[in-house]
Amino acid sequence: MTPAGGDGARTTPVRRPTIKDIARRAGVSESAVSFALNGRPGVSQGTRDRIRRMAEELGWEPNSAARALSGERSGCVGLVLARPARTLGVESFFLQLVSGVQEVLADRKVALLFQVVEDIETECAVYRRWWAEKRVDGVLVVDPRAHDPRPELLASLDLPAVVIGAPAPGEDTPHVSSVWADDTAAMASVLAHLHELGHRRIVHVAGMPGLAHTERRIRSLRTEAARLGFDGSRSVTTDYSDAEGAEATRRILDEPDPPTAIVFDNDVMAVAGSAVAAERGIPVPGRLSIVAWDDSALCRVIHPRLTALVRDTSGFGRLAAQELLDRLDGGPVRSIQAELPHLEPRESTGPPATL
Amino acid sequence: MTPAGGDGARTTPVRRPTIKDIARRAGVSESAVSFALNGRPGVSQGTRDRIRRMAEELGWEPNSAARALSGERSGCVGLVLARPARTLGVESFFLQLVSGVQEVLADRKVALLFQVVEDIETECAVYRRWWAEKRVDGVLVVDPRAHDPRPELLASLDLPAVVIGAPAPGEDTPHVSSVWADDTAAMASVLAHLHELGHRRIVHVAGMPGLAHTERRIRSLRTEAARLGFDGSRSVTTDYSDAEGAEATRRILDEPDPPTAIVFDNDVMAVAGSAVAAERGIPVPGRLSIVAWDDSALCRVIHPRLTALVRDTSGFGRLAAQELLDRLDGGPVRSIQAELPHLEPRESTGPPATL
DNA sequence: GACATCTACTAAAACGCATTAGTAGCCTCG
DNA sequence: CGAGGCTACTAATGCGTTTTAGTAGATGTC
Repeated sequence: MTPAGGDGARTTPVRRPTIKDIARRAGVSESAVSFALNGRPGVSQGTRDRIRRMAEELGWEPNSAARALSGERSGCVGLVLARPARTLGVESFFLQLVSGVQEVLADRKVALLFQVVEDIETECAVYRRWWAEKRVDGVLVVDPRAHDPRPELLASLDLPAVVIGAPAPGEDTPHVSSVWADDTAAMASVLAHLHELGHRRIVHVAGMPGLAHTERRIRSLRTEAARLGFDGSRSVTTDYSDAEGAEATRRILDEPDPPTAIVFDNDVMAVAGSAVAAERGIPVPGRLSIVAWDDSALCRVIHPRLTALVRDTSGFGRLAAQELLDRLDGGPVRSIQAELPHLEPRESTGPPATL
Repeated sequence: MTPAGGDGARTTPVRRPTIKDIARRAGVSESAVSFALNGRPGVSQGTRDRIRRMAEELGWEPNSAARALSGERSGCVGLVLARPARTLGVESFFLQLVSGVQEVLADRKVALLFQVVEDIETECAVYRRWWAEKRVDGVLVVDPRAHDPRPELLASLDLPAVVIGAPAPGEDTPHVSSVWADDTAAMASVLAHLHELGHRRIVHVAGMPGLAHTERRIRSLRTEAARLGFDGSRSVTTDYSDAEGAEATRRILDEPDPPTAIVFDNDVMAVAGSAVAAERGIPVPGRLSIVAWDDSALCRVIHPRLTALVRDTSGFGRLAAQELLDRLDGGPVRSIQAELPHLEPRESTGPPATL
């Protein structure tokens, strides 16, 4: 089964079969093989089958370098994650996303080039290098920002891209597709849930300022809160880390007239926040209700279990990957809306204490 | 600064500068350029400098496909993560590891091909495909198992590999390097800590059976517990998920003579376990001490904060990446020991309740 | 001053594939 | 029966790089 029988390390290195080998064995020219294997016209069904069989038999796979050099495609797409090391790996979001992405890519034998860097400038440098080296055919962009240099850069490099989590593209970014979820509606459903329980004073512990969805959620909170008649609702921004989540929670609870509910922009901060409540002896949800934006094992594992906004993250990844492949096949730039996240009420939300 | 001025999407697509362009501009042959740019002899210092300057000026980067086709190297290494979707993204381990890996790779302009798959068979298939497509120069292997087919496969494919978290290579795997931490000593330090506090009955909630480090930890527990005079210590295996961690904890606490301390093999299960304790009203550490193997934000964020075995995961990644690069440069197969993890006592461990 | 030895280069081939431009052989049609 | 048009192929070229072989010209040697 293995190409090298037995001990392959010391014996002659295994040679990969090439199109030439197939051609020789099938008694045809190399071009015929190429045609046959790529479904191009120019070979009869009979020889096509024969060639296919030979290729199968030899375990042939196209040499990615040769194909990339000859054709236009490298068969790779890229994903770079710009996060300071400190805030890395605390969220389950990325691996889920990536796993969805891969499901789609693997089917088409497209590989994923992955890189984590410290900041967005380095991220841009990576794009430039990938472009110059002709390493990738397109990229997936995460953590879109309010004023984001990346779409423009990628457009100028002519590198197809799909922004994940971006709003519908404005007239400034007509070159990149996007896949996004309706944060406004999601925020509305969160607030409706809290309003229904009787809450009127809430605070939103948001993620990084500058990120597009942070700003959208903050805006949504404001308008929606106004509509429902909440008073004094507001957002504070953090870096998504447990540390800042806890710190924000402490400050909020120290205020003279603390809120009866807090909405956290990710699971990690929500957990950190509920730990702060526990350490102060504030009962959840008796005196404080907590909502996590984004579910994860975390939210279901701590006590009390956290009410969370659940979204199908790997589905999100699948959608984005599919759209990128479509773009690579010459499809139009699109803006795709993912399924609306739904609120899953658990034990951390309840009616506020009556004063 | 950007290769295409202004709106690059509709104008002529940007052409990447090639060696030929540099050659023309510098008035030399293409080979001279290649020599100059790769530090090979055969060009005078003067022209070498001139060529380098031109390349810089044009923003030239070697076309990865051409280089891969011509030379032997693709400039990529691979990492595949075989995890059932269910247990994905709950640990912070991987992103940390990958971030360390990249630090080293990026310096050498080596890209990382990343893939997540469902099981180890698919993982092997990925290796075969990567090999056949000549996509990667080497791979990093994670989650080594007791009877692992991968080292042999990779050796037979002549694909340099570094196993991360493996024991010192036995005589059966003389072809792959490995980077590992001393689990035995780590387990000893955990048990010493608990013993000192007065614990005599402990249970170890381990990870997946079949994983090399799971088996090693289980063995270490047994021998070390025997040495220290623990009675009835044992290990149970899980799939690393929060669900199984919680379930195992429940079963353990339901026993007639429950342990006074539990050691969990990852952070997620430890958190799940402490939630179970909380839901049953069992005080931690008053009635039950908890230790997490592997630290993360999680452990510091919940209440009480969990005593954890801290290791420098990204350092681990750096070590592994460096070793892989050394292998690619023709270095010998080595077995590298990483820094010993250290126990960080926090609030979740204390003296057991006196009966 | 003929010959070997450097140095600094150039020409050409190779890597594995896709693709374009042929080219036989056969069929059709007027 | 010869022009035109198919079908099923082959030959040749190019992609951008590395590498091997080769070649002028300068320098040294006896």
